Amino acid sequence: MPELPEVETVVRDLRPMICGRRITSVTSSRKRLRLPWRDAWNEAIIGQRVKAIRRRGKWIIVDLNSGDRLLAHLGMTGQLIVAAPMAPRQAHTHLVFGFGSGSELRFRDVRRFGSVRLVPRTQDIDALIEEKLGPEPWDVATEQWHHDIRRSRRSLKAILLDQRMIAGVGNIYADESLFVAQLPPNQRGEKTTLEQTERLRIAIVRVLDQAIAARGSTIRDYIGGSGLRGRFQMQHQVYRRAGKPCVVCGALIQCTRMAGRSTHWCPNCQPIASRRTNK
DNA sequence: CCGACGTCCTGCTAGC
DNA sequence: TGCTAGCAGGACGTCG
Repeated sequence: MPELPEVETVVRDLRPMICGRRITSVTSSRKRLRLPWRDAWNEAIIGQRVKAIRRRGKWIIVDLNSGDRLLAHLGMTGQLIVAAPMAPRQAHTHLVFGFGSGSELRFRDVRRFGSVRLVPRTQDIDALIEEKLGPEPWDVATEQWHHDIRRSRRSLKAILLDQRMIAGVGNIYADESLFVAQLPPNQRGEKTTLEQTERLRIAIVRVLDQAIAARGSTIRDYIGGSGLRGRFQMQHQVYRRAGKPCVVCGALIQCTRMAGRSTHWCPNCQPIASRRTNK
């Protein structure tokens, strides 16, 4: 669910609210998460202060003073919010980190696709996430990226969803970026020109920057770390706009299934390249 | 090796 | 109006 802009918003929201705070308690619900929270982790983090919080791809890393870190992924419906301990806990709240000072950090996840785990200072966190992730969108080097894309016979849509190709892009921003780049989602990587690759890279960065400025997209569950909704969904040009007129040309936006996901595009603005221009 | 597809889970809603 | 099949923003394992 939450893609890069949503995760970035959560991290920015949480930063001033949890950095420097000491964790005084941990409460985990009995309901089994996909990756169960181990009680042994409680003693490791109680008494520790939050040193920093950062994002890599769609992962959230909370650095503790001890050198241990909490590693979280929000999956499809995960939420990390700071609340007053008095405030009623919503259903599906699986983990609560108390700060003993009138606030607590809550992890809530209806579908339980997300996870929170402790990565001890003795363990290499890069081995856990870096190996699964390509560059941050702002760090993509066009030439290298183009080389990687050309090696793939998959669709551009599938390529953008592959976290090893580029970190942080999910279904919404893949569709929006391909529209801005004026590239058809079903175009094969191997058919992509250097000029198209560069257009795509620029489109992704532009879309993500705008989405972050709008605090991400709230379609259903997503809220930021302060509980606020995103508003980038107001600016979506294709996502969830099937049957509606394209904002550029007026043609009707199409929706089909591609790479296992609903995929939205404008048949006129994102035409299949002719055989001649494909070469 | 690569790419397509099923699966984990709950809740909402489109369509009958 | 009421019910239910299908779908939902992700990641990973398995299969061909």
